[in-house]
Amino acid sequence: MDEKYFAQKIEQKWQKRWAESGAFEAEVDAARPKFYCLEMLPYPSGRLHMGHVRNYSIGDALAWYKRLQGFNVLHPIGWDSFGQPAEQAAIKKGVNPREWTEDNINQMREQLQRLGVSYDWRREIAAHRPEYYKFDQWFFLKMYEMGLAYKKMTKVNWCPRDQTTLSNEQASGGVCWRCGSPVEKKDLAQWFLRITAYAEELLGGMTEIEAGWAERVLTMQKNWIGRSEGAFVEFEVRAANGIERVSGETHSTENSNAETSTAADGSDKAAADKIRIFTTRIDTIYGANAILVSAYHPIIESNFDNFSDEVKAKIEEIKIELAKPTDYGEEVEKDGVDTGLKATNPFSGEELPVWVGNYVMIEYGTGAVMSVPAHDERDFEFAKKFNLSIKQVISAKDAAFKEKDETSIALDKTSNVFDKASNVLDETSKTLDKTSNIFDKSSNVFDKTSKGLETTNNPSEAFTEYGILMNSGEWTGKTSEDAKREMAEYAAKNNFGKATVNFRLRDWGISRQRFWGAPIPIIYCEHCGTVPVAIADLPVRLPESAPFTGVGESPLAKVPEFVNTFCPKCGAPARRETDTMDTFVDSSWYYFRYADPHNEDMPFNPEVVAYWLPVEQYIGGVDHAVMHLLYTRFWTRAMRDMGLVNFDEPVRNLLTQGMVVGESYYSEEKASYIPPDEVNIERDERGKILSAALASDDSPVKVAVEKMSKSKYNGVDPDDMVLIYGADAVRIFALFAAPAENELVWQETGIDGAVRFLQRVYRFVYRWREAISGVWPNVVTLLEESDTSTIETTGQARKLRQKTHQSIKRITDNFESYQFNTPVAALMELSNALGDFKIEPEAASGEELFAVTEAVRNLILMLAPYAPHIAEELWEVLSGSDKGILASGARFPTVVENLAKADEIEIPIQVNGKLRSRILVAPETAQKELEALALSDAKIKEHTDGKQIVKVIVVPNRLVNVVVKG
RNA sequence: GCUUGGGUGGCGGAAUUGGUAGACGCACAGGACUUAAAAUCCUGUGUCCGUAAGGGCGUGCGGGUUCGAUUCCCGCCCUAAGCACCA
Repeated sequence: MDEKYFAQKIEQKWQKRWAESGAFEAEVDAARPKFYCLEMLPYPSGRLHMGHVRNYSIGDALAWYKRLQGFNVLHPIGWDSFGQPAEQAAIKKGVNPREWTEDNINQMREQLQRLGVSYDWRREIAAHRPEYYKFDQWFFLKMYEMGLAYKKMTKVNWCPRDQTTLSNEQASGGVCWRCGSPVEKKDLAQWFLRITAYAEELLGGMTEIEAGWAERVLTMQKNWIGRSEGAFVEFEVRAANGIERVSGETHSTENSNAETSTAADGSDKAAADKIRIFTTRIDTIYGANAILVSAYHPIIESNFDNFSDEVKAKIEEIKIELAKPTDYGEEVEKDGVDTGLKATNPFSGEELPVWVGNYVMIEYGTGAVMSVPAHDERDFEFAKKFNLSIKQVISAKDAAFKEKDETSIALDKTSNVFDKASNVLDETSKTLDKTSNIFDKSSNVFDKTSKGLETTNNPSEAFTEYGILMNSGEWTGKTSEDAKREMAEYAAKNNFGKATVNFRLRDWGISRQRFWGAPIPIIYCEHCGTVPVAIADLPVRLPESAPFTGVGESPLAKVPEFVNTFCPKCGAPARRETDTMDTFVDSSWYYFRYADPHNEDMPFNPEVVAYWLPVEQYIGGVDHAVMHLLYTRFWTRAMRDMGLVNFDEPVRNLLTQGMVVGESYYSEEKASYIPPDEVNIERDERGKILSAALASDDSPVKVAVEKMSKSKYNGVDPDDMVLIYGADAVRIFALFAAPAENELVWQETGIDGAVRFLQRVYRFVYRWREAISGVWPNVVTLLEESDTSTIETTGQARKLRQKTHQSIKRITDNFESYQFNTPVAALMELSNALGDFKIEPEAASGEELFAVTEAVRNLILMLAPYAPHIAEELWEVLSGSDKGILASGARFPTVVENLAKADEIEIPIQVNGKLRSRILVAPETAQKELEALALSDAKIKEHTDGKQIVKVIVVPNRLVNVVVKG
């Protein structure tokens, strides 16, 4: 043991030893409880960034903790190695994507190993390797068989000049990111996975995991799935005078979500004689003044030739405007055109004009809506703009509340009364709260209702609440709720509509016209049509290389050896599908593969997965809250339906870590970010920034805290940090500086604190090493095998033991509730307590040496999840064993409750809720005694003198509050 | 606009879920050691008044409930993230 702490030396030593001994390798062991600790797999960009370090530090702390608790811990890592950057590198630099990717993986693996994360490296996987993507294809074929994978026409962003599809990001601003040509929408056949078939289940399954997932993630998923209950209604269409109507096939009235979306997006030649709309407010249908359809609605396409030139031009204009992406927050002005077509309201028999509306989305519902301006804000705006009629059909719920003002005030008072009541009655408070909420809500409704009542022929705004139907034929007088139900039933009975549930969720388009992905295993034969590749023929391998121009269709289409094949059915020459799969496919099931990573016949052995899965703890960024985490929940259900797994929810607990951010400096004058060493910062004596200016010309600079990035000069390279401070210090800082969910501000001075802490621990152990190692075997035996709470200790030895056991309690509690920052504080406190132990090792009495040894041993064990290298090293120094903490079978310490208890506790005494004095008493001092002590306290007497003591509140072991009057 | 978080010292953050607000760390100030610096150690550090003892104020703002509120209730303000004309 060196006198000084050299992080590099210790860390390399233990990384080597762990690897040699297979310390973190786990196998199925039915006799032990298992724990699956999973971190999101990284994209192999080549360099680790701080976000990774944070992610893996959290995961590793948990893995270590659980291992020390005796769990059989699965802690794997792999590479999300398919995707755009490799292909970009190929296009730009002409490198081979495979080599580029493998190089990056090698670099990053080394960086991870330098961090000393406790992975079972035998289980490493990489999505781009045939032995992995073979099973992407395997799953695709299974889903194809089950009807979960299908191909359909869809609109994509298309650059007419480069002849290529563009992602939404690449079509930003409505122009191609490469050549600047205006982007077109093009129909292209794409492969989809039918995630919508599980929409209801994905929503319902949330109750199973809500305890373990952050609420915001579940809410985001809920919104994304976007379930809404309503009805569809069909309107018969006929041509206006002088326009010939073109009829298509009759639209099926059988409703399924997939069906509606198919009809809406134009893949079927949909009916031209009926328009199907979706509404959540069928009760307002008598107020419809028009039918609005999307510019892409099939009825527009099939009748287009018969429209007047003016209408045609307007529709084209709307399409162009729609193609332009809009910024968040930007409100697009309502626009539209009357097509001249007419539709009949099946309820009222009224004839309504059919308009194209720019705010009707082809992607949602049926691509057509009924416009009810009196009761929908958007329709209201539209009607105002084009001077369309506005007819009110819903009125206030209860005419008795017409005199709104008094009523709602009265109700507000009532709700306040209820609030008071709820506070008084703890038990019933919940029920009462609800009641008061209802009152609050109703008072709101009444407020709005008043506006509804004023409404006549020319309302000033839309009334969107529920109410009582008016001007609605036989339905007049019914409540909205009743009318919704009954009108949907009526529509169903008469075959022009039905109650239905609509989802915002779309099927998952997985086709990518790219090279660096898993080829979709499909063959097109002139005679047999679309033919799946036989499972025995998997994998469909990517060719070594392809012409990477970044222009035109998929590079795979330009590789004849890949494209040309033979039909598996009839043997005739055929062509392969040249689309590859979305990389989210790889990440939807990778952590199942970790359980059985080398299986050649199956994605995994279901029995092995039944042992390791589900994942106990998943850790990653919130940015995956919807896409990845929704896809993988879908994938699990699909696997369940394949008979591979027997559960629905793959992840029990999800921790979404915050971003790592750094201070950045922006000069408005230069309109650019400035590197830190070119900025002068003036701080006040406390360190608060007073001003920041450019070093060169003294012009002002804006200081901000933003996500780390190279262009902002506010990033740090974790590898450099590890080199300078050591992996243990970097990891401690990453965990200590902020709660895992929060943003983490990276501050170089902060990491100094972590280093200082480790050095203090190291120095202490160095000073005491001889004394402790002399008694180590005896003390450890004692601690492990007998009840040490009976050992009498006094003075500072007793105090230290108390601190030790309080720390164990706190740290264990914190780990169990997934708090990773507060245990570090507790470890520091324990280390400070050791520092306060003012005695030389040689002079220590038996009980003092015992107390110190106990404290140091437990400190090392509890430090291991944060700083495993130094923990191992110190353990070795003191125990004399070179096997390390884990190999020697060490366990996380357990608290001895009566040692954690203080001999004396401080009880605050308040007068009227203000702290006035404190007394020291034995724990569990009786209530009466506490009261007497408090009242006789000199300081308290000062404050109560000449006043009437109304009552004394005594909370044993907590506080005393004396209430006085006058 | 909707949804969900969050607002505590100069900063990151603690606070057993109604019971001593500011643990721990950073930064800063003073001191010790040193020829000097670094490192280390000690002391102080919410704010205002006061030499001090002590006292006033203080967890975004305004109310409320309570002996007692950072914590519960009502109403605002600010802020972050996600979604966004979803019919």
